[in-house]
Amino acid sequence: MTSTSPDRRPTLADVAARAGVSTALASIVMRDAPGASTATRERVRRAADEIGYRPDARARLLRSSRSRLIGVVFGVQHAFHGDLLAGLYDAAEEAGYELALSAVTPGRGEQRAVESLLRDRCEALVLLGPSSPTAHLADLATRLPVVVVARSVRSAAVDVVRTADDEGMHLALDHLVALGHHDVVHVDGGRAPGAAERRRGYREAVRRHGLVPRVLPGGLTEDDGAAAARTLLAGSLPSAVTVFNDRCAVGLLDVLRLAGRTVPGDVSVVGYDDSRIARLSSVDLTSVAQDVGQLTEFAVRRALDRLDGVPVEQRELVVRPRLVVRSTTAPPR
Amino acid sequence: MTSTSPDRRPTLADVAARAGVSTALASIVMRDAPGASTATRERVRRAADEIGYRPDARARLLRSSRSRLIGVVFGVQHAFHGDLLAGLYDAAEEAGYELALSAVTPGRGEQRAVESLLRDRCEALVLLGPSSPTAHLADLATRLPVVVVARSVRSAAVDVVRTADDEGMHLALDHLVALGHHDVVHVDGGRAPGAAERRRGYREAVRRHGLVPRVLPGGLTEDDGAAAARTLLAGSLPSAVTVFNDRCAVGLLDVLRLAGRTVPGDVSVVGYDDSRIARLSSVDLTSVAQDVGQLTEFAVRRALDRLDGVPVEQRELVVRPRLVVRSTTAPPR
DNA sequence: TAGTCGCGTACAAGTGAAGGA
DNA sequence: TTCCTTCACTTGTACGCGACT
Repeated sequence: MTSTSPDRRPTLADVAARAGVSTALASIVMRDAPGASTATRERVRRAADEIGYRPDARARLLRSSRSRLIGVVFGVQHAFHGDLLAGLYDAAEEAGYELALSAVTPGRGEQRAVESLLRDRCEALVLLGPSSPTAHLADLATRLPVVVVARSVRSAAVDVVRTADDEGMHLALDHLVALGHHDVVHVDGGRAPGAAERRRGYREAVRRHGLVPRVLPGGLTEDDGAAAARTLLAGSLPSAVTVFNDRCAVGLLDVLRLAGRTVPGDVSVVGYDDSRIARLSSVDLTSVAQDVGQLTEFAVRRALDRLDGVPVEQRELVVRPRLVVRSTTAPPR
Repeated sequence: MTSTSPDRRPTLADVAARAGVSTALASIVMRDAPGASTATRERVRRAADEIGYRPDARARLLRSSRSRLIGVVFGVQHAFHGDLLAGLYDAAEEAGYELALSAVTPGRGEQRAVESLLRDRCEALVLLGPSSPTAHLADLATRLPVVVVARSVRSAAVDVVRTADDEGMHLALDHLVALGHHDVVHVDGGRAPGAAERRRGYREAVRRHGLVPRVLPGGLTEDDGAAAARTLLAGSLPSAVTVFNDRCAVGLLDVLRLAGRTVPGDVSVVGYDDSRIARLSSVDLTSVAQDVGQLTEFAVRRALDRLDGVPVEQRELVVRPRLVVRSTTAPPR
């Protein structure tokens, strides 16, 4: 025997032998199915504990046609995905499902991540902010239910659960305009999931208030925000800025402050996501919050509805955002 | 047939039937094993493509005694774990292994995360900065090889791959002293993984330079750093500060700058992790870098060595850090 | 005559060794 | 030797059935 591996991992048969029962009965006990006496249950359980038996998830799932497994593809870079994962675990557990995770990394594309989940026999897939082309997603959806979270997809094949990003921008603009701002620039997220909706929402809201939209290229990282800030400083500084997300907003804040501008004194700033960083006392960023609990709950429920063949009227579930006002917004001076 | 689920997922038998061969031969083709003619391979592959066959990972692993699966427990909150995951995927792939991920969330403890991996028949476990008590880890290690990353564990049972955090602090102090600093405060990480080593390294290095150590309670978040900065501002400001990690350092920087102190003019600051945030142009924080590539490569290699029964001389693999000097450190004035 | 409890055994979807042409 | 098939086997689940109260 090597230093670590005991001869063999104990199986149900070992438990059964030790308890002096058949494997079938041991199986019944292990999964709390009806059909065993209390005394036997006791005995089998003790035997299992003694030899450190753990049911083999694979063998178990192999036999039963349902895996009760939901595959989740997430990006290791995105802090927000971490929050979503937490919510998904809760929602899945509630429904008696497990999660199979597969990460997208710089060296491992979405395709690969999905492939591995398919081999794992997941019943449904939840994709967090996927970047695959719509056709790909639609193709995938012919195999199994696919729920896309935090990105909108123009396809009748996949379900989408997302935040009403346009409404989020409306909230931001309404807030700024109510404070008295007339010159609000939007720092864009480019092709990031949700960026198009936020941009559109910004444009709509600005026009609705009779103002002139002005969109600056940005991105999803602090550096993108920093670059946008430099652009702003080089030209005419608006009285307020809405930013694609919090990370980008933080980079923008940093550069503005280093340049001697005060926030919200000289400029008001609104972020998006209400991420942990926005809540920091030293950042304290006004931000549009996505309802993680609803997003994840809906995503899981929708996946299960599809599996159960429950008729679904609308393919897209849109969760309402809310504005969290903190100290980076104030009336212009 | 319901809207989504086709009658049944295609199996190897379906492929074999369609290609007119035995399942065993189809199996050979699907896993690129020797023993099939090119023509047959072609035919089987086409059949598989046509019916959209995907091998069932569970059945496959059930049959072969080895799962070629490494379980990884990570925290959804830790950005650094994301980097590690990316490295682990690469290292595992290199070795012909797959990763099974299990996340620790606010609602899902380490125990649960580990349990699910055990049921998945992982051959070894890699735990990223685990918080379980040592006894727990040791107990786990009696079942299968356990490699702890980024935390040191006082147990002969588990392997550890970590950065030489004490050396990292030596590098930081050497750098600061070389710049001419004599009064360096350390903002501590409390009970976070690695905090004790960093604190110790700081104390050693300070004494070695004939200076007086001064440790301030801190933590791992920006807020903790902000609080520490306020403490510093309320008392006597040192000429330099070393901080447990970058996040904490950023919080500290923010508060110092908001209070009108310049960095590195009034105070030099050194962070730890060389995280993305440290590299931001607007932060540009001098920081101790952990070598993610080495950490992850070593972690996987060590796990596999254990599995293969390769004799291992030292239980702890310590990776050397390096100091990345940026613009938050300068000679005192 | 019912129930309850427990057993034998046919699977699930693959793999690998032995053997035939 | 090459290519292919047959058959035993992995772990656990589910069904039909018999044996007891």
